[in-house]
Amino acid sequence: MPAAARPNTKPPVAPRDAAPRVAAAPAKRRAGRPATAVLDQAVITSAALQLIGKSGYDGLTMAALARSLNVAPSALYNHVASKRDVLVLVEDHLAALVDVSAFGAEPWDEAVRRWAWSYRDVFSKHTPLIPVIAVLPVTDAPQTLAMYEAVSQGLREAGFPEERIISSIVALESFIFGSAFDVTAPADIFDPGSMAESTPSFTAAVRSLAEQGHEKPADAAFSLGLEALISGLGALRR
Amino acid sequence: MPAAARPNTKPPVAPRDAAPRVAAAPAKRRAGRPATAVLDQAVITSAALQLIGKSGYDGLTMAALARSLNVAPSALYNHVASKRDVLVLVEDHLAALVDVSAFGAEPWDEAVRRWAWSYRDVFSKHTPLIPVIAVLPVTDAPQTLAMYEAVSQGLREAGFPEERIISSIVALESFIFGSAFDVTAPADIFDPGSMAESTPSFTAAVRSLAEQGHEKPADAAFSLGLEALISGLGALRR
DNA sequence: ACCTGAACACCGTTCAAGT
DNA sequence: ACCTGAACACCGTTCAAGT
Repeated sequence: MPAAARPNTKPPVAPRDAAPRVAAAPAKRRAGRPATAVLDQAVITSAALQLIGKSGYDGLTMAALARSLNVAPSALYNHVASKRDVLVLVEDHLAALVDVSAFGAEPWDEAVRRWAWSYRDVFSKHTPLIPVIAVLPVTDAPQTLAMYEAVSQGLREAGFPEERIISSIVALESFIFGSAFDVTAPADIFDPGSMAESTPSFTAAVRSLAEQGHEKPADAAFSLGLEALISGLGALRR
Repeated sequence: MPAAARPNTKPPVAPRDAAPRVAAAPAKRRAGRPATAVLDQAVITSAALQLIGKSGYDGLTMAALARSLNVAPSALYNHVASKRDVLVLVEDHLAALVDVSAFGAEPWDEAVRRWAWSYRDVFSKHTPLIPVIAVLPVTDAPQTLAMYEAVSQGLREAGFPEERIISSIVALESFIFGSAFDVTAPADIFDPGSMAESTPSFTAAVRSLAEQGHEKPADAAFSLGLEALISGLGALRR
């Protein structure tokens, strides 16, 4: 009689495969539908977020995601249609973290400022999502849509003409997305190296910024552009 | 005696493998260094550009690139260290197409306008390059650096304070990169669908833009944001 | 120096089989 | 409905061998 078939005997020392448990048990699941589902979109989203935090977007593969959830890769496809779907789930989760609380509570320009900084900071750690968000229908991302609603309402109450609200948001968002990439640039990205002599204006400008800038360059550019946008959009408000 | 081994017999109708030549001959090259090199970076760049034009960035694989050049994939690695290197070559080629001719010939704001529209238009067809450019040291991209030099010089002559030139360029460029993604968005990206009732402000704004906007939405947003940036940056000029 | 060809260690995704 | 396991059609990259 094989050991696995012994009825109700508790093994005194080792589990039934007699292999020493060096770490967390593999906890093999046999084929077939489990009694209660082990996966859903929320569980997949949080595992993806954890994986990204640990291994970055290069480490976010369907195989690694499945491993971290202790399932076969193919099991994921019962809950998402593609890897892109996973990215959409993560994106919408992050959208909920963006701070829109100042809309309706502060003057519109201050509300835009807080929203924009928060939006940039959240997505600068998730730039691989930007190409996805930029073309993502809002219907597929409810939290993202909720963010747009808050901003739209804020701009309307501030007196922005109705037909310019969406364009203003898109313009701000485009600036924010581009700036999120800029945050990840290496510090010496503008070092002209051996080409310095053939690019005197650029080289002098880089040197000047480095000499007296105490802010991070990405923050200085974001602040400058955001204030320019806010004042430019504000001037066109009525 | 097998047909393939017949010595020096010219087959009267078909080539020696007896297969009909339906298209261009495969033109097999045998192993070993060829008499004159078949590849260099310029040839690789132009093949990549042609491939992207025909099959998009999904079609740009090292295998497909090699096939279009009639070499083995591994041959590419004698001229580039990685696929990313190919993308950098393409990026720098495109940077030379961006129009900076108005700097020094037109008022600074008009020069920035032409540069920005041109820059956006070129890269809106090449958005997969944006994550690469955004973090690319300028030393690795001479044409890109030449573009920055032209813009820097234009802004200096316009009276921009030295230490704000780089930040201004970065702010404009961030807006341009984000806007390039926006060009590729589907027309109905903002259709709230079944969520329309829970997002009244946003829905009304989308409707209002659709009703009276004759411009493409991406162009309206780009124009609005660019004019806001130009006037905002101009106000801070001195 | 600069090719070919074989191999490596992966990918995302599909699908039959199982419960 | 929701798992497993095997398989498919790819990837980018490395490296010995050849000239």
